[in-house]
Amino acid sequence: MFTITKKDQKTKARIGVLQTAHGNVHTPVFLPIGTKGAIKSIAAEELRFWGAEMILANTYHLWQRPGDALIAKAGGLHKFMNWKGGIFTDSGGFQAFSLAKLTKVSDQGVSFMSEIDGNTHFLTPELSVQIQLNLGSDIALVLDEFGEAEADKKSVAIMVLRTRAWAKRARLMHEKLIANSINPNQQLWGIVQGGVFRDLRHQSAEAIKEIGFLGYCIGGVANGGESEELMYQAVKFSNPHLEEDKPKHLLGVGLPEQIVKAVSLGCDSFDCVIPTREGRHGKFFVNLKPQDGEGYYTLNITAEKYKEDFEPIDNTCDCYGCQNYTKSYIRHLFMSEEPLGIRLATMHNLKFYLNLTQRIRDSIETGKFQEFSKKYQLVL
RNA sequence: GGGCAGGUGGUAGAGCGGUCAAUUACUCCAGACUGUAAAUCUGGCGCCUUUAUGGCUACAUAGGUUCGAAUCCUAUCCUGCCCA
Repeated sequence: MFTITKKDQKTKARIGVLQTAHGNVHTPVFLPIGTKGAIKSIAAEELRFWGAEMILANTYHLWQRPGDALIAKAGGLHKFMNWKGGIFTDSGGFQAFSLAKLTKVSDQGVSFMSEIDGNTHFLTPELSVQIQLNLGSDIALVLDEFGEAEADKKSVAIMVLRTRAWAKRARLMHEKLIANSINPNQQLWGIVQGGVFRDLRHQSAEAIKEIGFLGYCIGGVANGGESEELMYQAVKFSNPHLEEDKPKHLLGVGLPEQIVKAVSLGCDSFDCVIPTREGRHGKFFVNLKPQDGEGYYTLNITAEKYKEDFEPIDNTCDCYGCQNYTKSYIRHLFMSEEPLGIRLATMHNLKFYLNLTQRIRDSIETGKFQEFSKKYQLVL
């Protein structure tokens, strides 16, 4: 199900193939986010065309609307949205945190007070599994819980215990229902929590490993506020306690240089809203020219200095926007709120991320990853 | 020619004696965004400076009243409507 095809000699980086019922996924890989069953502003076929192999969708949102029963009726999320690649579904655990004002967590599960209709909905580890089976995703996650980056140790410890208990319950439910589901090849992955605390990460990783999953996520590292170093620490505290040959996904990460660094620490897959959300907000990621070093910079297309800049965002980029339009024109699209601007930015940034993971894979293949990772940086 | 209503910062449009460098919206400028309640949010937007319960210049123009005027008075210019 996951085959490591090459390990880097100097770091924990590796390249591998994750086999799913919807094609092979080459790792390290970046998963564009399609929370509600759509990558905002672009079609599934377009994304596939640009080379994405797996996307992430959200259990909570799809459960709320249009409902997992309807998606099951449609033949599963792949068919529903016409996405031919892999689908990774978040369990709804992130919403327990990000919608904290609207949620109440107990050992039994999470109750959500919907801001749309005011109703209260109760999500349990078992229900999350059922929903994800109805969605027919290729990789499903156990419901987990985490809190603020600054959360005190005591409360993090409680969340670690709860996440473990929920993982166990999710695992049992998944075993029970998988055979008769839309996607009998769906994998259920566990999640390591534990905040920034070495012993709690250790404890959580051991507990999740003991329950046994085909892959693991490192969670609770990208909720804003924490320092980058603490994020890497969380990975370093977790990964050594998990089987080396199983895939590891770093949830919610991140910036390009963070992904490069996390790969060197043994992470295989990533998902993040940054390329799509920031694209919608007018920020473009641009690779440095080879003569300027290894790395990238960002530009805000609405900046006045691009008003009369008739060059592409990046004339070495093979994305649709860079092939066809100038900064001046794209700035105009943003200034006049033409949806095309958002589409071009989303495509460009996703292509940037896909190209980045391609470069990471290539450099591991050719034994040059460490050199690459040491140089790779954001240039301001 | 006569009557009436108006002229406020990039725009629209509040304010109608002090708390006004002037509500608000838009435009514009800058920034943020990490398992997407996010095509969103925040800040700035007269000039200067030692960035401050600081200085200066400003609400059509010119005078005047007043301790004090975007706000009141007079004249002038301009705009719209109505009557000749």
